Order: sequence, then C-alpha cells, then structure tokens
Amino acid sequence: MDERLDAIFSALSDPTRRAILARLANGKATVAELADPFELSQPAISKHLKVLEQAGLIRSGREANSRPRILEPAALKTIADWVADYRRFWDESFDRLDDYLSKVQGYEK
Amino acid sequence: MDERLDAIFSALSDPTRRAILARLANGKATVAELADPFELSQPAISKHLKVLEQAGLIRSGREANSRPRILEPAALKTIADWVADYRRFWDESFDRLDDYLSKVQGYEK
DNA sequence: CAGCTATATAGCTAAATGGTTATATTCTGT
DNA sequence: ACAGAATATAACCATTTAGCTATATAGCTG
Repeated sequence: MDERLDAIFSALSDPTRRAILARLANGKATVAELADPFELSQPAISKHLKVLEQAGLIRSGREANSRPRILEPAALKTIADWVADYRRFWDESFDRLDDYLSKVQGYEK
Repeated sequence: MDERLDAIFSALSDPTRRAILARLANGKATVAELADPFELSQPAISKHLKVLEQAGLIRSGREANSRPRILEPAALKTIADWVADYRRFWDESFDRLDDYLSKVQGYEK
C-alpha cells in the first residue's frame, strides 16, 4: 500500500492536478474542458491526467469522439484514512493533546 | 495556501518521510533515532527532515548536543481539511453518491 | 583546548518531473 | 475514403529530487 500512497500524494502535490480534481468534483469533463482554465499545452494536460489516472484518482471513459474523465473517490479515501491516523494530534477532544503540547515547548516555530 | 499544499503533499509522497512522521507520532526523536531504521546515510535523513520541516510537518528543538524533532500537527490537519471537501464522494450517507455512481458506468477500471 | 558526538552543509550524480513542439491515433461526418 | 476534431505519444530540454561522500559546525567532556 506504500507505493499506492506514494503515487497518490505525489499526484496531489501539483496545483494543476488538484484543480483538475476540483473540476471533476462537479462531474465528468473532457480533456478540452479540463485544459481550458490553464495556460498549458494540451499534451501537458494529457500528461497530468495520466499521472492522476495512474494514481487511481480519476478514470477515463469513451464517448463518441472524446474521452471524458471522472473522479475516482477511492484514492481520495485512501488519503483520508491515512491522515485520520494522526487526527488525535490536532483534535482537542483527545486527552493526549495536552500532554503533547506540553512537550512541544522550546521548539522553534 | 496553494503552495503550502504543494509542499505538504510533496513531502508526504516519500515513504521514508511518512515513516519518519509515524515514528514522531510516538514522541520526539533525535536525528540518529530517526535514521536508525533506514539503510540511508545520515545526510540523506537530514535532507528528508529539512523537507518535512519546510513543509511545516515537523519542528526542531535543541537539547544538549542533539536537535530532536517533533510532529507539527497543523500541517496534517491542512491535508485532512483539503481531503474532507471530497468526503461526500465516498461517504455512503450522502445522497449524491448514488447519482455519482450511476454516472460512472462505462468507465474502465 | 582536544577530541568525541550529533548534526548540517557542500558538491556531485543519476533519475524523475513538467513543460514544449511535432506527429500519430481514433472517431465523426460528409 | 477523407477531412476535421479530440486526444495521445514521441522526442527533447531544464529543473528538481534523492542519494552519495567528504567536510564543517556546535556542544560536551576530560
């Protein structure tokens, strides 16, 4: 599962790709539609889409002439699950937080 | 906030760095302690720590001869908040999920 | 202050990344 | 079958990254 996390986090580290995901949250979109907001060449967008697809964050369809993309929620859930393991560190409702904060003194911001 | 997300996701895309965070979830640790589980040189670990610190995921302290690291939960919360925006896509309790799944037909796995 | 310990920095290299332009592929419509 | 539209792939380039070894810095201890 480690390699899967590598690919997902790496895919998400690019703002263009996160913007593409945000767009796909509104429903499926063609490559041309996804490329529209950016000042990037079409191949650059195709590359980003390939990265997202290989990370499992999106899927490709086929519709007449175009190959629309849709969001693949499972990969995002993988990230949510990973980060949830650290939730106790910022969620005040956990008793351990105070302990933790007390240890934190003397660490430069 | 976009650059912040870039740095955090990018930092998390490396398994060594995620393992370092996991170790720090058990409390502060020195560089030597953090390096121990890995077959990497000490400078390599220092580099990883720098990446984590610049992403705001950890902080450095000073204790006698050593510079122990601690977890910085805020950056992880940033990720949790970001991914939470997509929660409706995998959480069955949201009505829209069915709509979404119906659209998904015909997309290759 | 000399030497040891802990860690950081410098300088190097190989591989990966993100962009480009040019070209290939696939489907639609005439 | 052909022309055009939508998208993918190839080949290239510059930058970043992750590792290494060698060396520098900071603090402790005799």
